[in-house]
Amino acid sequence: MDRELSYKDKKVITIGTVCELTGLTERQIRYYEEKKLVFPERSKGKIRKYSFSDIETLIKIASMVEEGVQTFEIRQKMKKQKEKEIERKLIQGQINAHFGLRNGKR
Amino acid sequence: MDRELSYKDKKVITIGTVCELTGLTERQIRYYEEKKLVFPERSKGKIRKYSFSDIETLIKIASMVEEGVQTFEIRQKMKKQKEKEIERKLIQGQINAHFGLRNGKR
DNA sequence: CGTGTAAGGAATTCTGACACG
DNA sequence: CGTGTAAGGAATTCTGACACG
Repeated sequence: MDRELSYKDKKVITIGTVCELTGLTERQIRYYEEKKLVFPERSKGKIRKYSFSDIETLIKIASMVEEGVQTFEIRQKMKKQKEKEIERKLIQGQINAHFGLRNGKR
Repeated sequence: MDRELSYKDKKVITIGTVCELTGLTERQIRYYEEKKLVFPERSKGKIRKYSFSDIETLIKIASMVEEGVQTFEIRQKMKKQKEKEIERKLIQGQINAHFGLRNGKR
């Protein structure tokens, strides 16, 4: 159904690698999780696993924090962002339904 | 130049996760490396890092081994496979050059 | 509020080797 | 040949806390 894109959202990267890719410290990354800005999965041993998507999110968060935006506000913005996304998909779904399409991807 | 595809080839996955995704044991994965079938990168501490692309390769290798194909033969096949790929890209490059295109991606 | 750090433990990974077949 | 395993060490990650501001 989505061969290529699945890579982007698969949670397979450990925190050390995320640090390298984002330039952030473990402390920062864990803190942003505490503030509900990122949601890594955990593998048996409680090890955090991130996706490439998470990494992009973290980079955005970091630049906002640098600009002085508080994590609380960032969380609000991300929530709104997500709501818009949902609505967009909903509408797209209705359009597709109208034209008898299944799986409106691509 | 290639935003999406870069994920597939980025070496960021540790061996434990590769085991989960492929169903192979660490022993098998390291052995296939010894036999020059996969080429993980190493992060500072000598930890192996694999890409999603490597994972796909490993799955193919595993099924061939199960069929009784020896790693030596698999290596040969992969080498031929790679040569064909190079030739294909070469030809494509010439075609693109002929039409004045830069970067024949997509 | 956001981040650094030392602390101690648990989980992960590594290498080289012996074993079986 | 391909893979399992026990062995000991090194690197990674985790949590909870104290600190600064």
